[in-house]
Amino acid sequence: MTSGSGPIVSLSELTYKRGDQIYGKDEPTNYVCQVKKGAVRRCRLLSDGRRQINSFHLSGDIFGLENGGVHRFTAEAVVETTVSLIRQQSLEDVAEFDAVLSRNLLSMTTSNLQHAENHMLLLGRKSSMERVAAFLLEMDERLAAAGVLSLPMSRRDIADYLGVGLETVSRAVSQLHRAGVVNFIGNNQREIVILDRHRLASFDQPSSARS
Amino acid sequence: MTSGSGPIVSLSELTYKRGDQIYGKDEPTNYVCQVKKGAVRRCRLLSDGRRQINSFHLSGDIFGLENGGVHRFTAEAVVETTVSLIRQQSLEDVAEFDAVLSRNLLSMTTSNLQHAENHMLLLGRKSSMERVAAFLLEMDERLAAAGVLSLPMSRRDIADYLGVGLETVSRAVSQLHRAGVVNFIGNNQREIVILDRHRLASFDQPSSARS
DNA sequence: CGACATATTGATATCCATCAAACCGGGTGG
DNA sequence: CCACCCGGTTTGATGGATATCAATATGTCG
Repeated sequence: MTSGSGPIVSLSELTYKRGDQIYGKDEPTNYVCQVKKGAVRRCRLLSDGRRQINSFHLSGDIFGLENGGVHRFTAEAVVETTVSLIRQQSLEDVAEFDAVLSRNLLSMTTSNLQHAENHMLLLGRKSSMERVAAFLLEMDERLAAAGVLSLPMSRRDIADYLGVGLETVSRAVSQLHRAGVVNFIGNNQREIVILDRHRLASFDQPSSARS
Repeated sequence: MTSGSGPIVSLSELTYKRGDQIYGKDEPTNYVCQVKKGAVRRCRLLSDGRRQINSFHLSGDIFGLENGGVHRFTAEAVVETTVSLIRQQSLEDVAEFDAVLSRNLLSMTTSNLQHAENHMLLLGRKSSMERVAAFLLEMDERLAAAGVLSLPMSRRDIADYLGVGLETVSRAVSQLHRAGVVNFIGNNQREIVILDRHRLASFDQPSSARS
């Protein structure tokens, strides 16, 4: 996060264990967070246990910027995670006079909106296989390191992000594995190698010829 | 839309017939639009005909503000609709020096984001009945005039907004009608009276006691 | 009045959720 | 070191919510 006069210093760093809540729904939005290490999920829970994960935030991502004074989602650490905090008030103070920061805040919110709107198409209209393929491609883009996709989140997290059951995610990944599109490192189901990115993309596509 | 120095004048007004495209996906974002009369849908189409409507925009709403130079969705008139246009460039020029306008742009984008994130929960996790009940309540809030809910959009539009089939929408509304929760004005299925708002809300709720 | 779009209602098919069981790796403690 | 457990994952079997197909109303417009 930068302003017209250089980067803004962060207030402090905190580390959370996997599963820990970073902030809760309806808590006041005093801080904006940046992920230093690990991964964060922003989610909402229905009283009967249904859960929707709106977004994952990985190393470098900023999250927790919301207007209206209270968080509309819960944020939790997916794995051991450290985040740095920035006072929201101080951001707003600076933005008042700093057009560069102001534009940065807007473009950050806009890109969150873009992501959300893409996800709405996925949730509203895509088949379970298309959802899983799209997910793997998204994560590949965001955290591909040396060709290995090292997913921090569980099948259940993925399922709640994609709006399907966790068994459905498992079956889709297995099917991609059997089709020779992805592979696992050792027997760790969270370490995935994408063997054929192009063919994977074809699974997130209306069923014309699917090789 | 207001800035620090009063309202911003619009460039011009245009009227579209029902079904007309206002702008297309991937067109350059030269203009931001405000609905004067009628209703607009912003949607995306998959090659096999599946469609997702991300948002409806009613009288007074502003839409079409997107970063990145191109529209990521198609905007179409749901019914006969007139919109007024504002040059996006002129907005950005003013925002550079006008903190009030700048904050307005941000809060507009934020409220779009809020809507999108609420909709993600609906699309990812809610039953068809919950979706329809939520839809009626949303529209009731946004265009309730004298207790009558006068929907401008077809069942198909509603279905593509809620991520279900149009017959499913029809069945849910019928069920609410039979349950005495809503009623129709004459025989027009788009003129709806909500007889019991509280009971309707209970249909958008995990199945505890549903009266 | 007939032609067409839109909506409802019914019958059937299908995808996916759910229930259930087996599997697997990792940690713990005897 | 091995037995055991435990959370996460896979795989299989079944049911159910909703998509899809089809037929019938109902409304609209020329």
